[in-house]
Amino acid sequence: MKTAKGKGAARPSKESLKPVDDRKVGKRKASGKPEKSRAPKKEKKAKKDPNKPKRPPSAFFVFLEEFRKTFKAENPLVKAVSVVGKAGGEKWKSLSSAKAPYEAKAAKRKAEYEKLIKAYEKKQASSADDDESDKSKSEVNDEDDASGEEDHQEDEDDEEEEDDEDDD
DNA sequence: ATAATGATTGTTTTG
DNA sequence: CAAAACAATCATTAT
Repeated sequence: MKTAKGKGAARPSKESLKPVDDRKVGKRKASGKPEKSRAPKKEKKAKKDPNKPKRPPSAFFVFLEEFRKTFKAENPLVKAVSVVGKAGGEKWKSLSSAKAPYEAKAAKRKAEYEKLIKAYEKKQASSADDDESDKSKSEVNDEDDASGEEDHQEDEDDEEEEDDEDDD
């Protein structure tokens, strides 16, 4: 039944009700050689750089780190990561405003990441090229013009924001 | 034995 | 702007 106005595969029914709810997007490669057989496609030239800072953990991850510890503390027999993940996700949803400290920490992590990224890119700028087959070109050591990067380690332990307790 | 997977949500990243 | 990928974890599984 392909009517003349049929467009072959056009089925506009409810695009709003299921945007992209595929949790099966898990794509995480361990450090080393990811391309084995499940190579999605190296569309990006993200070459493996040992100096490349990984993405900063979101508040959820920060919370998860602690949650996993607690979860395993009460469930030492749990082995599946999916269990802790699901449990953490559920609990996370439970947290409506208690994630303030996590967000704060995540924000800090991100700040550091930006700094790391800056430094990383700087090194990349050294050899602004796609491929570096030979790195025997003496590592460029230019730490002369620091953009004001000195020790900035403060103990911000008294940064509590517990004013939002009952949001809704 | 090495590497990917599975599951969570949030942020970073790229298109 | 939006969609995709990836961030940690860790036992289990696949090649």
